Amino acid sequence: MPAKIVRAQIPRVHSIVTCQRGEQIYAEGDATDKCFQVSAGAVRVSRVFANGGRQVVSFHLAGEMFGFEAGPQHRFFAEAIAETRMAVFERGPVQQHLPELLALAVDGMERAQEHLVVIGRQSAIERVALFLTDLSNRLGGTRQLTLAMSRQDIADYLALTIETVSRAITELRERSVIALRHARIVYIMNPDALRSLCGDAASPSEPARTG
Amino acid sequence: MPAKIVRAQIPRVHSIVTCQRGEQIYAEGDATDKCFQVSAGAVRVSRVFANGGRQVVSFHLAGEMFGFEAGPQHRFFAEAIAETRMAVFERGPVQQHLPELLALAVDGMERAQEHLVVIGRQSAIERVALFLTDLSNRLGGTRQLTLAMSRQDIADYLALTIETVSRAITELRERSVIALRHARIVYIMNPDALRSLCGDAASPSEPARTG
DNA sequence: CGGTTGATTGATCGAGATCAACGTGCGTGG
DNA sequence: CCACGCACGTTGATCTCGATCAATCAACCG
Repeated sequence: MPAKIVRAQIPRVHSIVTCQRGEQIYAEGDATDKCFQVSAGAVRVSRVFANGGRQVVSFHLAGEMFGFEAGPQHRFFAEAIAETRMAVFERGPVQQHLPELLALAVDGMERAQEHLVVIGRQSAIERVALFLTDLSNRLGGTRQLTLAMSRQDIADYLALTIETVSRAITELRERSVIALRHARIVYIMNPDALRSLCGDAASPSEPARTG
Repeated sequence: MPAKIVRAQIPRVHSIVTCQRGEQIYAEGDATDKCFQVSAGAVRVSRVFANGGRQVVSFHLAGEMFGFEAGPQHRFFAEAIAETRMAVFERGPVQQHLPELLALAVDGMERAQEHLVVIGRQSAIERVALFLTDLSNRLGGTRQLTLAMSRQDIADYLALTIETVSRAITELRERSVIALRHARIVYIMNPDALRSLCGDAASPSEPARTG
């Protein structure tokens, strides 16, 4: 699971926008003329299928950038999953900052590759354990996680169903690895146990950040 | 499934090397001081697990580059899956070519994301159909494919077992979508049928290349 | 309060994994 | 040139994890 997150410092912010929970930021096919940096809230990047299924490719939390793509059109949907404030960068000026963009793209590649390995080879409980571990790392190593996303979002990210995610969380709770104050507020009681449940693919903890 | 492949033109080749089938090019943990461009043969990039399992992240065919990563150490293994000739680039001089590197990284990100969606949401036969379609596109749209990789490699790439891959291929053969001259030589009899079996996620055909 | 949305729990089903033979080339040495 | 051996691939039988179908429960809000 990815742990490092690029937080590039790119000047010349075009504007700051606020999105409501559920609001679309861009759609598949939209022009890739901007990219974004979350300042508060959380964003979901996903593909939606004809049959209503969805694969979430990434979540983006405060400080993280998204929306940068190679082609002229977006290949995914981006939506706010909570009330979200973002800085918007015009693509043109941003092109001047090649080193930052490169770091961003490489980071995106690595995160997608790690995600791929998890989806391809880990069991349901390993995916959920890894998800919580990753989220904890991204939130600065905190043991109390406030999940911005619903169970459905988590399921779509981990390529599971909502029921399977729920059962995995229940099992973690029964094993006293985590505790729930609320369905969306997770307390990691035993970080070592959680990490050992991640199977291989476990990123040791890595609080390092770029940017 | 990814279709576009960056074939960057980066001068200053350090050297040309030849690897035998099965030979390791780099290992997880090795320094990321070089990157490579295949001139003939094929390369497999994968992660190996403690339990012997493997997830193939990508295959690289003639013209394609690989081995570029952000951190100081490789996160995957790269091996030749056939006798392979490659150009080797030193990382230092390559850093001068930011636009090419950016294209490379973005392409890698997009390929990994598409792969992720396939692994996460497609059925076994859809994955295999997509794999063959993608390979055909990468080989220039030819209908006769010579597979450089074994069934095990394909299975590890698609996050399936060798048996499931074999059954999917048999089904495609029974439906007269493909024909096999040899286990490694596939003839696509009905490209439209093959594409329609790819489910969503089907890249229309896209013979476009960068570089 | 009841209504609504999101999460959990339970019962059953099924695609693909696993376990186990069986084929088929293909290279090597007699 | 053929027999043997081995690696790779296919096919079959069974099992299992997670999907699906179906209630039930918990928060939140009018």
